[in-house]
Amino acid sequence: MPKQTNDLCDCRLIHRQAVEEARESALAPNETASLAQIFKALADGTRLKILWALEKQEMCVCDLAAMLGLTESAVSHQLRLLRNLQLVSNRRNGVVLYYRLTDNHVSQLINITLEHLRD
Amino acid sequence: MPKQTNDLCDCRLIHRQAVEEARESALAPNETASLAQIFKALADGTRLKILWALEKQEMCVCDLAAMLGLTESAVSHQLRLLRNLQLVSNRRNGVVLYYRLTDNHVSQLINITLEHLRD
DNA sequence: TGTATATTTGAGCATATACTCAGATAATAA
DNA sequence: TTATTATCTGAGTATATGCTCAAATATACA
Repeated sequence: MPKQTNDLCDCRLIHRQAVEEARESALAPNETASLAQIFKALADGTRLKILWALEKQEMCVCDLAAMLGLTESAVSHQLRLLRNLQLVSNRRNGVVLYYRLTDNHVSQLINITLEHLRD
Repeated sequence: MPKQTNDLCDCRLIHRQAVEEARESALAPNETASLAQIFKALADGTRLKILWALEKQEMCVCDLAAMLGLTESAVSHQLRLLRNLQLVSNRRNGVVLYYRLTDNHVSQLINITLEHLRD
């Protein structure tokens, strides 16, 4: 988390108007934080692999662990993070929890980024 | 970066077919890494504020620093990161460098995520 | 040339985070 | 109930990263 100094700064100011306009249309602090949280969730190889797999079909924790070659504990930690941000949801069938993507926003984000990489 | 164990794992395997399908359609390792890099770039409040401001108008380093209340050094470090991923570009006018978004992918990513947050 | 300004860069530090390990829950079956 | 299986959780550790500070570039102008 970046440190915030006070509102008035002692920096050089070349284009005062541009700065004021940027400040007026700036994101609200809580919006910035929420956005960063979502992107942080996508900013990890393991979680990306999980999300990409769940886009195709629902899967349980131990299958994801087998697919990734990681412990179920590691996968469970990551799923909790994704669940807290409502990026994935689950349904229980006996002792088994099946995870799926909550909506298609994640797919959109990944696909747009793949597009960006192919320029 | 997650540690990779060998391909065959000793995990329980409830749905062998699901695991095999997921492995077949998995992202290539370099794709996963590149995707994570881009999302990592968006996973920080300071960089999000910079990108959001540049979506509206091009700005120079010291204006961005003034807007954010950060040192020009801090902003420059972040701009280098964004530049390396081709998320921002710049043009020089004398000693002043004006930064802008390279394309509209970033705007799309932010807007889709804002949509997700408003559910 | 020499000076000034805008930006960049490298090193160092403090915080965040992805994993492992050990143990705790939750649902099922004997 | 007790045992078993699937999943979750908390703590600890090693690595990654965002900032500051000091110093280096790069362009413009006298």
